Amino acid sequence: MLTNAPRGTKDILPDTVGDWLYIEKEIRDLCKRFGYQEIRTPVFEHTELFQRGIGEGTDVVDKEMYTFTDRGGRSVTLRPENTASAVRAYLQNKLYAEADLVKLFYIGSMFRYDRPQAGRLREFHQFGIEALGESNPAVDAEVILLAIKLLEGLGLKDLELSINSVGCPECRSQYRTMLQDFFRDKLEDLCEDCKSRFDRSPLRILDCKKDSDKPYMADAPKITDCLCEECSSHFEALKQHLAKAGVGFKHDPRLVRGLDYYTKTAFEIKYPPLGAQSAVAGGGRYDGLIEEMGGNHTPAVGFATGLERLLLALENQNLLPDKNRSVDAYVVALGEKAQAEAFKLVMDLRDAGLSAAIDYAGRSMKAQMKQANKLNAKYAVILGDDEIAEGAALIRSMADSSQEKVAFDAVIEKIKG
RNA sequence: GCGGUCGUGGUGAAGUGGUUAACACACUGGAUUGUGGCUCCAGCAUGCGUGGGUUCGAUCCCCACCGAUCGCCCCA
Repeated sequence: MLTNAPRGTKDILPDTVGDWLYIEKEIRDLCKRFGYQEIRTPVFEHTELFQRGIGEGTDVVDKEMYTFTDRGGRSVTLRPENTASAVRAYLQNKLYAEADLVKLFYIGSMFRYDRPQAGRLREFHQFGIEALGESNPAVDAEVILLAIKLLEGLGLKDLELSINSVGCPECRSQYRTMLQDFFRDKLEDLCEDCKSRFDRSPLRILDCKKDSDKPYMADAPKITDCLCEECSSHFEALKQHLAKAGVGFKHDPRLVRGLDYYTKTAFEIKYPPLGAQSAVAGGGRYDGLIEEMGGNHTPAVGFATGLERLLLALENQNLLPDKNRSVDAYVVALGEKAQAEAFKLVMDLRDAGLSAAIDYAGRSMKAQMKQANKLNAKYAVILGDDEIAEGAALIRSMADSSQEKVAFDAVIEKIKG
């Protein structure tokens, strides 16, 4: 249908653009304070970037990407997330040469072919940050804190921060086998989804909603019991930093991220009232990604937040700014001569930095006054033949209905004051 | 990708197998001379997501498609 945007896309209309500008401004202010710099990467990349970066076998890569062949025969993909692109840009532009720790943020459209529902669109917007080049768990804490500060700074309450460690490749693969050993003889008892998870992503069996209350689940090995010395102390240090910063969090040993690149720290911030799509922000450490993409071994952490979900949450708690539009002056013209004069006055007002509106439909005075009222005009400037003859205009204060006659060249001053 | 619910004007919505599709808000115009916000009056869907089918006749029944929504999945 010609008059319908593609499924899963949405127009951001004039009456909500203000909300977007508002949160984008909060984001930029916050990032500035934390020392994160904005980066803008292409909306599409070589398909391989995401296959390698996010990982084949993940849902995002296997069934959610917008991939197509361009006219030059290249396979390209609309970015489903921004971390892989940021890392690519970091390597390509040798940003690592500028500092040991490079801190970036981005705001932009991402694309995932998924079944749309509230809080889940095919084109959606994310804000995210990436801190590249440092393994200190304090950076993990900084990243998490920035996420929390953003959400709390916007006034959100009732957020739930969950953290976990998914280990490094060594301890995770050990854990994987332990889990598979544990579930192997219970496989028949698990739901269909979990049977397919067994090979693909056994960690996910743990947070399956259907199987999670099975009696033996409590006995399943926990990743945090299997972490190697380094991963384990990293996780402990993170928890200490968070505690010291006074942030409430919950250790959820079942928290797993769906993108392959995560190592050690994984976290998620939920706003439960959002229902099925309640994860407002999520992220973690990805110490292996940069190497995987051909760079030197470079530890990194980041997170992303879904702006549509954020907006939903803010709306839910009534935290969006009021949109009280108003104009400084509405110029009411009566008759043709007056209209020419009024048009010029409107332009002069605008040149003077004021907002001014006028009727172009030749409507009655009453109708024009109604418009002035509807537009929330501070003043109505009335111009008729009488006024023009006197070289003056009537200026009516819409709030208190007081009215005075002012000479043409004093109109702008009067409205400014 | 799977399952459930839903789809009436700009918005919120009522409604019925059969002549004029309630109501409210919004919008537009008017209520004697050039003045808004209150009140009153009038106008505003040949159309009930789209396309088929059943029927003498369908907005109301059936099917498909599209879309929204909820849950699953996934994730932000």
